[in-house]
Amino acid sequence: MGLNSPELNLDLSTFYVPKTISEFLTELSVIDDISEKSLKLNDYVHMLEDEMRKINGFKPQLPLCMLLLNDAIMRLKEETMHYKERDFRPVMEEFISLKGNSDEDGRTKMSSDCSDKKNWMNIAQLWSTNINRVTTKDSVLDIKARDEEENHSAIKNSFQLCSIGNKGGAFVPFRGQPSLATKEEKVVLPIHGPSIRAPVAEMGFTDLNLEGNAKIGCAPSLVTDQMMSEGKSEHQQQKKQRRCWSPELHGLFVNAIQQLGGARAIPKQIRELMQVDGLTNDEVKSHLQRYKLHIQKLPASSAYPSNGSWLARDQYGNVSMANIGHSCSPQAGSGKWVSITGCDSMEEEEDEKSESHSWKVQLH
DNA sequence: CTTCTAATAT
DNA sequence: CATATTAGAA
Repeated sequence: MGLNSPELNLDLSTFYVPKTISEFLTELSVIDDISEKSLKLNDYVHMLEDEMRKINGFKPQLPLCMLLLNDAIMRLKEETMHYKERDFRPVMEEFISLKGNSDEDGRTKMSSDCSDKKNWMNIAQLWSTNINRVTTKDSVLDIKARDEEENHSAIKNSFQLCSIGNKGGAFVPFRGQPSLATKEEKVVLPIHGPSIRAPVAEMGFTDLNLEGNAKIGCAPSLVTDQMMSEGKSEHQQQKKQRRCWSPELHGLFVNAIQQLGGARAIPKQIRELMQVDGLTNDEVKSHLQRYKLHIQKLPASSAYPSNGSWLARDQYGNVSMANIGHSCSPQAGSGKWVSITGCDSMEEEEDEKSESHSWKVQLH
């Protein structure tokens, strides 16, 4: 379903100064023209969604922000739907593409039951904004997309919103901690055959499970039986599946690095902080290596004092926030690494051209 | 063929 | 854990 295009539509100089939702609604209520109402609503929602995308990479640090934004968006969309109901549909029908039973029977009871669902779906779009590199070449991938009607309230330090994007977590952690395997982890483990190591299944999209553990990985290439039964014996598949460092994953990584005080962070700590399950120390280590190489390669224009510490060796937590703010300014320097999800320049992730983009957002 | 990146070896 | 080397893909 078409993710609403950012702002190529209705950019007619309606340039909002940020208002609170209440103010906005009040203001909206004095407008007579339905289509104008819708227009403004639409615009506002877009702004919110845009905002959401910006902080998308920082979910772990800003769970409440996500929550608030979500809430606002939901609310406004409901509002929009109300207009839509009691009126011929305005200009924008591309806007909300509710699937299914919206037009027919949902009319009256929409606000209660149905809208919830739709809202959830809208959110789901936002959360998994991208990278569905469905590299399911041979993927068997029997995932059961169990949509959770029960929204568990936050467990641990989690942000339960993240569970929404759940497209089914068929992910076999390399050395999954048993404690993590909740009821949701419905994984088909094709352990036929003698001695093959645990098949590595990874997914092509970000998936955050209920614990708030981000499960971010790569294409699902379930090792099927043909692998061993056919000519090639049990050697050969020794090499591990390549971990794909998606922008989200990298975002988490960078965040962790920052919270740990920069490049000298220890891989183990990074991994723990990222809370990505299935991620191994080695992978983090390797990635860190590349990271270090890159940051020393590009001096980052030394916008900051002394040894080009593109990272304020600051206290925990606030670093990322500060960098978010900064990352949106076109200026170079420290923002380079953080801006992978940050800047307004990035509309939404393209399909596939984003392989290495995050490392050199600018320059070149 | 070169470069880039993740895996693996030291 | 850090660094070096190797393997694979673009």
